[in-house]
Amino acid sequence: MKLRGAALRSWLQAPALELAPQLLGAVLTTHRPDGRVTLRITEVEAYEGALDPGSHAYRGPTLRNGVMFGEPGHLYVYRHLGLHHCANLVCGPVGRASAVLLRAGQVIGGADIARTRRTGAGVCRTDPDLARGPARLTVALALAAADDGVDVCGPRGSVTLAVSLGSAANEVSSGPRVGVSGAGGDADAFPWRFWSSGEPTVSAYRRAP
DNA sequence: GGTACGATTGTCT
DNA sequence: GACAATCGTACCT
Repeated sequence: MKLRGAALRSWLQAPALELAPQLLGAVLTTHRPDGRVTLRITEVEAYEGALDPGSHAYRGPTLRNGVMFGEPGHLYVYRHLGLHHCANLVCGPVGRASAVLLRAGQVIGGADIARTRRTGAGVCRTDPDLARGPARLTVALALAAADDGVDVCGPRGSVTLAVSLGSAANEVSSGPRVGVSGAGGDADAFPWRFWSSGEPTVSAYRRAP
């Protein structure tokens, strides 16, 4: 059973923690002037809004995180350290600010285009590395600040998501989230990172400083 | 109006 | 394994 459009948005009303493992294997496509890139999601993290000390939404709505408090099915894209971008899929009911961070994926379409987008950046240009890590994923898909709030459930949007229920991932592993510090510094208390077991595209674990 | 800091990555030792 | 890059946001005065 494949979910897209309105059916997908309805499905995304569930909390992030529940949806995160089911999003493994989902297919995300971006349409850009330089071409179309498609990837299969292999690693995610759940963030539970106001209930979650590690979430950007923990302290309530602000100018930056406003999208997370809105309708599910939109992307929350933010800039990190002035250098990189990270992308989240907003889920849960409106106002809950529940979201799933897209940490890694396997490029299954337009790999040559994704590779081109990485020219000049780093030494890792083998295919599994194209979208290994949240910032690399946004580079491969050409997601940037302008995509903050974009709707992935639209019929003809520039970014589209398709979830195949049941055929997601063969085996799902879970563990503490990467780099989450602050009040939620105890990462082990929130083992809300999920990845497809055995995937070479999953990012390396780094504990928060 | 000023300052501290971050859901990361690439490079250097 | 350690650290610099780099800028918008959040929080304080």
